[in-house]
Order: sequence, then C-alpha cells, then structure tokens
Amino acid sequence: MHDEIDEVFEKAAELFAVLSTPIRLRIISELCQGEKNVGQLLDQIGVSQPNMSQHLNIMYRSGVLGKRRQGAQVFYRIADESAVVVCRAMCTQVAIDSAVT
Amino acid sequence: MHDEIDEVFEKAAELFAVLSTPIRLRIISELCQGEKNVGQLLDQIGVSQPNMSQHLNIMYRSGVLGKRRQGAQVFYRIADESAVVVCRAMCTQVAIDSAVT
DNA sequence: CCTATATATTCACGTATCCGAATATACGAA
DNA sequence: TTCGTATATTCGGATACGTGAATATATAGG
Repeated sequence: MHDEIDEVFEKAAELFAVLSTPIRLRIISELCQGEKNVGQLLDQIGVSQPNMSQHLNIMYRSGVLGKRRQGAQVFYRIADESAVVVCRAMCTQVAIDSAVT
Repeated sequence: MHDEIDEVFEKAAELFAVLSTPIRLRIISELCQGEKNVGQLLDQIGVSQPNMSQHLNIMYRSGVLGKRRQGAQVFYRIADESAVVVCRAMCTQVAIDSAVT
C-alpha cells in the first residue's frame, strides 16, 4: 500500500522535475498553440539548437510531448494534456500572486 | 510583455522544482491531514532529522509551507493551497496512468 | 545553571542537471 | 552520390541538489 503511494510520489516528482525549467515551460506554452517543428520553436525561444533538442527529448521521453517526422523536419506536440493542466494551474497561481504583491 | 511571461515561467519552474522530490510530496501529503510538528513527520517519513529539517526549510522559504513555534516544537502546515491542488492533479494523473497500464 | 529534548545549520561528498561546442545523423534536392 | 538543411547525440565543465555526519541553537524542566 505505502509502496504504491510512494511509487506515485516518485513518478509525480519526476514529472515535476520535467516541468522545473522555464525553457521547457515556454516550449509547452508554444505547443499549446498547436504542433510545431524544431525550427519554429527555435524562432520563438532563445536557445541553441542542440539545447532545444535536448529539452525536447527530455519531454518526449517523459511522455509530455509526442513527435512526428515529416521529411527532414520533426514536429512536436503536446501528448499529455494533464501536464498542460498542471502547468496552467501553477502559472495562473504564480501570476495571481505576482499581481497581488 | 514577454519579460513578464518569462518571469511567470521562471517562478513556476522554481515551484515545480520544490515539488520535484518524492520526500517533499510525502511531507505535503502528511500535512494535508493538518498541522504537524517535525517529530510527527519524522515518525511517518523515513528520513534523517537534519534532512527533514532541510526539506521543510526549502518548502517554507518557497512559501509552500508555513510554520509556528510552540515551545520546543515547531509545527508546519500547508501555506499555499494551490500547491496542494497542483500536487493532487499530478498524483491523480500518475495514478490513473499506472492503473491503465 | 544544567540537562534533556526538539529543531536547525554547516560541511563535505557524490551525483545529477544544464549548457556550449563539436560532431553526427537523417532527409530532400539536384 | 553529393550537398545543404534539419535535427540529434556526445563530451566537457560548471553549477546546483540531495544526503549523511557532526555540530549548533532553542526551549522546557528540574
């Protein structure tokens, strides 16, 4: 029983870690507008191409993003909508706190 | 404009980082049942006393927890309910995914 | 004041993370 | 096949994180 709970906490913690850098939150935010390829994301987010690739890979492996190859390009999309819900909740809360302060 | 958004992402990412270890999620879970002092938390969670103190301090400084001294003991409580909402959402999602798998 | 208990802080170490630079792979066009 | 573009991987260093051990502080009771 406690093992299962701990396992849930373990996985949840890993997912929180995936969301714990502003760059990845920005990527999620961009992809909320719909599928985009790596080049398009690079245009929007100030980050080197290899670094972008690494962030995308981390989110892909964690199941937050999905991807699809089309010719030479790779399009990424939100694969786990619940992650978006969690991000929205957190960002909304932070924004409210900032506004109040 | 974009600076403010980035600032929100920055702060949200920091909060996600606070939630990115299973021990801290367990602490939050315990404190959802109500205020507890450090000794009580130590009884429930297998972690050394100094380590517990550090995790509590991290969550306190980030605003997730509040604390109150009563004699020799210090009682911690949830201070940011929205963090709990976010945790619940994440843990629920993870539990559902596990169940489906 | 002295002691015991409760909690916090410091230090040192191992490990993970992030990033830049360089390189590698995949695909389309010619 | 060769070239150019798109994306991925690897490697290195710097920095941050989680933890245990030792120590420090705070409070209550005698």
